[in-house]
Amino acid sequence: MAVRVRIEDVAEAAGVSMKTVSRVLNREPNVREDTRVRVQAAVDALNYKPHPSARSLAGHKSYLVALLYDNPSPNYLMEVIAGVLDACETQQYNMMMCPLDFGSPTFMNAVESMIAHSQPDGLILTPPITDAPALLKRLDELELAYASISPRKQKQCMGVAIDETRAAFDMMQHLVSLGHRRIGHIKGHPEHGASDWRLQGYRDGLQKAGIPFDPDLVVDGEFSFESGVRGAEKLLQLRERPTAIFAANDDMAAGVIGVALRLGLRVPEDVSVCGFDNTPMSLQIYPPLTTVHQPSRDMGRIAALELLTAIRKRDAGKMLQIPYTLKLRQSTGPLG
Amino acid sequence: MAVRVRIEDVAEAAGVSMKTVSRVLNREPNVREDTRVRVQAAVDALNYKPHPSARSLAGHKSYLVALLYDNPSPNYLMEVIAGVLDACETQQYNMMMCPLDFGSPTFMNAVESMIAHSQPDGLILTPPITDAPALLKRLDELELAYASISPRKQKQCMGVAIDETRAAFDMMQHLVSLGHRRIGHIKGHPEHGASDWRLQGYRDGLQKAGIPFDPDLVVDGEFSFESGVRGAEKLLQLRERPTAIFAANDDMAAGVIGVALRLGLRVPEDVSVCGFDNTPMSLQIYPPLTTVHQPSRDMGRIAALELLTAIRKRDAGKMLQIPYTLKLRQSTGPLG
DNA sequence: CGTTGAATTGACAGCGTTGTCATCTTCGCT
DNA sequence: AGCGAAGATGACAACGCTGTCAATTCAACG
Repeated sequence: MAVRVRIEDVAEAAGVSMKTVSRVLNREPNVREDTRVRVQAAVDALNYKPHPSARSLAGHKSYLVALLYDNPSPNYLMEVIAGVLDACETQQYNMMMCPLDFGSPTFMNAVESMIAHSQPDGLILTPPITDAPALLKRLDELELAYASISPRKQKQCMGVAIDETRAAFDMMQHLVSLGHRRIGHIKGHPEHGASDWRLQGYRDGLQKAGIPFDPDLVVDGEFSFESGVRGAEKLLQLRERPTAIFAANDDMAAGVIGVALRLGLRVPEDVSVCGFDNTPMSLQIYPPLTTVHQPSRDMGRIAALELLTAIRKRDAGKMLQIPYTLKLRQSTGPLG
Repeated sequence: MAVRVRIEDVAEAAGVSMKTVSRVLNREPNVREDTRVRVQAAVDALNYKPHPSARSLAGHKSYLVALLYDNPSPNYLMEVIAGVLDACETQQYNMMMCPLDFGSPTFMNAVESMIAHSQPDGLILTPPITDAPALLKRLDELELAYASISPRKQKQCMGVAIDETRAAFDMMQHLVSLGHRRIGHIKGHPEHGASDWRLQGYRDGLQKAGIPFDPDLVVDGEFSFESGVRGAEKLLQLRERPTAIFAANDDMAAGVIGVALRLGLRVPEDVSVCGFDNTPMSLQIYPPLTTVHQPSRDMGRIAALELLTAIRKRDAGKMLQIPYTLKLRQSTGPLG
């Protein structure tokens, strides 16, 4: 392994001091344009990379953001991760993964210990960890910046979200436009804000169409395939069967389709089914699932970008809302 | 945020020098037992955590392992990640994620740049990156330790694998035992060793059952759902249709089931379908998929453990083989 | 052309740990 | 007791970078 190129070598090559190279590298102000160019050229020529530990030690920063998660969906997480890594790369930051057990009594201990050990400069929170009051309080105490993805209380923090209520409402409009009036809903995990928002969109959709809300048509779920199966078993065996079922996510919708097929029902001729999230699986089941595309990768990227900017500028950052897309596929249709 | 406890504080509390504390922390030899106990007590009392960057800077180690991947399966990756994180935690190591584009002409540049920037103490390679000759050669040059998960050439490196050929063979035995004689196979991505091993198991199974190999019954695939769809379309439209299809992974098997249903075939009454990997999806489609459980999380953990041990002891490490399990479910059965 | 304040640059001391090497103990043996 | 070797401990200089603050250059103005 070749000897490491140090900032000193770059400084010499560019004919400036180490400190000036440091300034260029960290995009600090008060460097003349021609100096900046000259230094950058030397950096490129020598293919210099600052030593992360040295930077961190001297600069009292870790150049680390921690991604906290307790989310059963690998698809969702890998998308978020890809987005966060994207953003980190551009800013010479690193990401560390922090799998956590949200419900556990040792949750806060695990977080404290992670923070003490790794000293991240900021955190990215994913649902449902976005909504742990004890955590948020502690982070404020520590003055540790964090960005939340789809948190419940969006007024109060920086991060990114989509308008889930409106997306669910749009989905309902779609079902109504196909002629459905008896529409069932399987709720998501009660700890996730998404469950409430999607339910709200469902109710808004009913109201807009002048359909009275029927509590029998709304059943509990928890975002898992199995809970979708259970929900579908309840809904599809009602005396007066719904003609469409809006599951609060794709995994549950897949469960619904499985049950429907098992009961000898055709999808969508006998019952329309739709989900939410646009997971890869939604295209891999038969029939392909009508769903809402949630741009998770972009959300990861944007959350990380917001966070890094906030860290650098030491400001508060804002909550961004980005667009979703309805994916109308073959699992919904008029009654056949 | 409280002031950081430093090694100096611990040294003072224990009445020894910083260096001695350092020795205790790093389990170095030549410390008297009573000193070790006293120092450890001080460490615990002060809840001291060494500063990772300082350690890294002074010790010329990064305490980082890099996980290299270019694998389209989020499930697989998240499992491996969970295992690797498990192992790292016990050894005060960190993991960094390195998404890579295996086919790209800039592949090696990306790796070089990652290594130069992050200076990991070791790498964990996942398929198909396990089989990039240029990479392996370079790592040897750099004397950088790496552990491979399911690499092609298992004699020559440290890591972990399952006996995929035998697992595929077992699956064939299962199909044969159900009475199938016309069994199709959809191959995996040609860059993955798994594709070859699973095909070999398929052929071994045929041979064992005395069934001649029919090239028409083996079609190309690339581990994606869509390629499974294409493969199934070819196989299920042969004049003489196979009664069972063994897809080289679950995603493709899901594609096969989708096509079968679309063609009005019943699974498993008209055609049995099985896959490989035991992804969560294999339980979420209808009917539930017969498959091989690959213990990815354990494989991640074991690979990381081997790697960390090798780094510490500066030795070569070995290739471990761990057991798989057949999951017999409803997508396979006798002809109905 | 000198003066002044702002913009730019540099010298140098840390940051918190470990490696090196010197020193001090301890122990076994004569 | 005296000696040598091995074991235990400590002093101190790195590690490669950034923060601080002083020094220098520059631009604008009277």
